[in-house]
Amino acid sequence: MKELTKAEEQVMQILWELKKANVREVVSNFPDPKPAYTTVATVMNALEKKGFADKIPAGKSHLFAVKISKEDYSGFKAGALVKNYFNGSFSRMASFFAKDNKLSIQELEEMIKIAKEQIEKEK
Amino acid sequence: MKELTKAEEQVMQILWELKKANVREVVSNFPDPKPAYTTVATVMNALEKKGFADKIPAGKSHLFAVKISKEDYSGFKAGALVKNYFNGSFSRMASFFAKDNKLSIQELEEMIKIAKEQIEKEK
DNA sequence: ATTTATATACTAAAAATTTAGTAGATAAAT
DNA sequence: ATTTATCTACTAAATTTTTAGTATATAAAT
Repeated sequence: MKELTKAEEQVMQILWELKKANVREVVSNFPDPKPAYTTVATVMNALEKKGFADKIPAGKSHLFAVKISKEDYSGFKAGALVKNYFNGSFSRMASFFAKDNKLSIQELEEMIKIAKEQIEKEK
Repeated sequence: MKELTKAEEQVMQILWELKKANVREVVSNFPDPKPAYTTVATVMNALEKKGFADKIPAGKSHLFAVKISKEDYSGFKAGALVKNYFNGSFSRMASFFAKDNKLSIQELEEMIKIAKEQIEKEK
């Protein structure tokens, strides 16, 4: 899987929301100041080339449909982060977050539940 | 805190290891093919300008000393990842990792321990 | 003292990324 | 049918990032 540049990532965040969209729709979902239509079009064509979206002719324009899900890319990014910044250990990251009250009690309890369920499943 | 570019990040990973180093030492810690000395020097000067390292005259050269710790930058990066890819919820990321056996039993148990300790601490 | 090695500052070319314009095609409106 | 609006393909300028060369200074070695 390729990396997204910053501009591509911004567009993908919108496309992940919309699932399918043409250039105009993506532009209108940008916060102000919105980039030029052609700017977004260029980025979206790059996304197709990189395999992040399919470009489907639809009427007089094209629809771009998400091809690599946000979940897949999230996993890719999170994996790289853990590898490069937490010695490849997720629990090391967890402990980092736990410190300094970065996590609420609710989140911590949720984490315990998730971990327990997973251990059960793997038995 | 500023973002590191890819080249800057590579150098910082080495500098975080060495804590203090001159250009030559950083170059020699690069995997082959090693970049040119002057390339690394340029990046390291940029790191000083961005506040990631202090540049200290030492003998006939300079020592660059880590100024922003790997831990601080890790937190910055991890925070951004959670915000942009896991709806700002760490437990959502945890659950993501837990799925598909991305975590070992050992890591899961470690996570439970960390969470329990933290809950205790916050009481 | 002259040569050799090492380091830096400065500069700049090369590559990647970002942004958007122009020309031309197609459809919609009058 | 002509004007108007919309969309795309192609191109390219602007910016950022990456890479490294050249000139110069300083120290070490002979």
